[in-house]
Amino acid sequence: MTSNKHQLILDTALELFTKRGYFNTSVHDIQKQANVSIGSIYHHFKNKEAIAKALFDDLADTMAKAMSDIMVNYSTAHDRCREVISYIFKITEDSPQTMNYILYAKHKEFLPDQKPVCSSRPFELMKDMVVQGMENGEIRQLDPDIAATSVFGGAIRLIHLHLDGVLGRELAECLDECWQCAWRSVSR
Amino acid sequence: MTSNKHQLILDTALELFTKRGYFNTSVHDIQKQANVSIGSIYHHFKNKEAIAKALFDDLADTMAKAMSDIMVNYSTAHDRCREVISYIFKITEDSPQTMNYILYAKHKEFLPDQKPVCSSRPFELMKDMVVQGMENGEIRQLDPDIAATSVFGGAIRLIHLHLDGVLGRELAECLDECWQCAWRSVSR
DNA sequence: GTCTATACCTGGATAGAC
DNA sequence: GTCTATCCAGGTATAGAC
Repeated sequence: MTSNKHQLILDTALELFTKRGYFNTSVHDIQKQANVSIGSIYHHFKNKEAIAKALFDDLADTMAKAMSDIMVNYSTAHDRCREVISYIFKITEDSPQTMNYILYAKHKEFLPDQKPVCSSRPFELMKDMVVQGMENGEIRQLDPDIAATSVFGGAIRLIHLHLDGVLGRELAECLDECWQCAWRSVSR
Repeated sequence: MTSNKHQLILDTALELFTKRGYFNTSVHDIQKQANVSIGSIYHHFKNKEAIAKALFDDLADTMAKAMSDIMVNYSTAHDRCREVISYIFKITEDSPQTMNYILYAKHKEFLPDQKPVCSSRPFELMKDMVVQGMENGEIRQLDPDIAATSVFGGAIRLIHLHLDGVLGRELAECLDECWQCAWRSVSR
């Protein structure tokens, strides 16, 4: 089965990239940890950079999909944004590596042609939710970037603390209080 | 003059580290750009990592000093926190490399023994300001981490956008609106 | 498609003259 | 204290057998 190996390599790469960083992970490390040969890796991926890119695209797609679903399943900015924070907290605890890689990695340094994360699909969608909230009167009239960073900045910062291991509590416990602050900052 | 070279090397390293990243910068690159010999670099610093460490300590000290000054010169949490945001916005525009290196770099990857940035002195002081604000009644009773991330999370996120070049406006223009959101999120 | 062996080179670090 | 020349490890990527 070809796609098994493909996925195995990606999973292993994600683990090592987030644990040690892209530059501290050699292709040999991936090979050893995945019990795959170097030749096999280079058969599936053009080079090391291509692994990182495939990984990024995969995870960004997954997140963008989740954001779209939230758009569809909830109708107010209030409910949508709260659900987004709930969702990213959940991913962070369930699969810290995913969040670490998508949110925390300095992709510019190893994916030169990558647009910055904050202008990638999922983050664009998050901003859209806020802008729509301004249009329908739920949210004050503010600069869109300022409104979006006010709503999500605190939560993202908490995620950073969590990923750095300096947050005493579980993220899930923080959801309510964090959300109340976020919403208070922009709601009418 | 010995300390001139020392500082020249640090300045050059900061420029290259923030522009291309630590791992994409070779000691040869620093040497070339600074018009200094390799031998000279290794005379002043034990190794490449030591350059990065000296840089981090320098910048963290400068920032911690600024935070202390703010603590002394302002007496309310409201004024202190606002001044902190004003200050970090200003640094970011005057010397983006400084902010980039202190706030954005993944130090763990090249300074293994470094405590995470968010638990470094300057960030501890920022949290202290918020906690004191809770004690004297300016700020609601909240979990300290949540309160601190709510106050500063939006601003830090805006700085990220700015450093990534995706923020349309100048940071200085955003200060008032950003601060109003931040304060609204936690004030009584 | 998967493996092993290896070529090739970059880059960190040292030696030793001045 | 500063320089040039050089060493050497480790890492990316390829060749070619199976």
